[in-house]
Amino acid sequence: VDVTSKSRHLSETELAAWRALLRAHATVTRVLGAEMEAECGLSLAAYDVLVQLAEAPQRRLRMTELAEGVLLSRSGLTRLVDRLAGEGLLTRASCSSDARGTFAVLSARGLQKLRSCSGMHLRGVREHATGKLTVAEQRSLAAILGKLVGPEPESARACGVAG
Amino acid sequence: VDVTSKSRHLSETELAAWRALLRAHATVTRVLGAEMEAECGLSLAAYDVLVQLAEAPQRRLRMTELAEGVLLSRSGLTRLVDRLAGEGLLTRASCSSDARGTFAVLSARGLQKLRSCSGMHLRGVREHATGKLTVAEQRSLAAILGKLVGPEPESARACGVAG
DNA sequence: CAAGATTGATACGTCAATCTTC
DNA sequence: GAAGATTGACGTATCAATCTTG
Repeated sequence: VDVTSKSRHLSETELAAWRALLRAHATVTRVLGAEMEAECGLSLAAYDVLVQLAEAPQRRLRMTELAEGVLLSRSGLTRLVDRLAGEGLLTRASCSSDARGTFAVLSARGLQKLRSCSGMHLRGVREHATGKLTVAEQRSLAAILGKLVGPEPESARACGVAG
Repeated sequence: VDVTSKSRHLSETELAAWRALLRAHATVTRVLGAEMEAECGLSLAAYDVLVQLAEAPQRRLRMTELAEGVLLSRSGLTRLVDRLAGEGLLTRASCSSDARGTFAVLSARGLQKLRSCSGMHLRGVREHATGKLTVAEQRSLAAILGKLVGPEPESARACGVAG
């Protein structure tokens, strides 16, 4: 039987941590996602797109940057942006200094939507996640999970836009 | 401006914890899933099904129990089990004491497959997740995330089976 | 009628291939 | 030829509806 710690199996501790990550994510994400969908008509990913755009200078972001921000593949984001544009929550705009580039731009309607949903989102995140933790635990959690993903990439250039 | 801490926005700490959860899960799950798929021909969910069956008494589990264990909806599991049965990695069996019930039963081939993949999985989890953390951090992580999901449900009855 | 399981319709995300611009 | 973005084909997860048994 196993006498070494680097053996053929995950240790109890490793297993617990790994499973906890999968389970916590699935659980929280599912209830919160369902609530947002029901009460806002917005998926978590869609809400995230709106938030990131609202936080960005000019309320616009290049597709690739946005994709990284919302943890989606490029094609995945293309499709999500299609849907959101269809609902009038954002617009596409081309980049004057690099004709290959495309911006997603938050629309007035998108900003309204975001405002009308942020309360719900705030409440949901607190109710299902951060509210169950002390501030110290929140810090630990962020720090530990941060070690799994490497450093955050710095946001970059903005590309000349008229305004 | 915000003078209260329970205000209209998530605090920096809350936001960091929440985003870290989303980002860490997406990142780790994606690389590990891709590796497993490429080197084993098994998705993370499929691997999980095999593991849970292998750990279960009689190497069999009711569909509903299994669904909970692998964090899938019932219909999602039905479909995954269809695929795995198609590859001969498991079998379905009916429950003698409750004709509504169905078991998923790990096959010999499934057990072999599991054995040939567990090394890869072990390495992957360590390389992308637990190996980046100290044992103390692993414990903290499991404890903190555990607070988000409530207590684990106890596994239940086994239903009389011939053998 | 409730629980266990499955199926149909559908939505979403990904890879690989493609198109355009650098 | 590489980067930015999109499209086609495909796999897979989900909800609601259904079927069967308790």
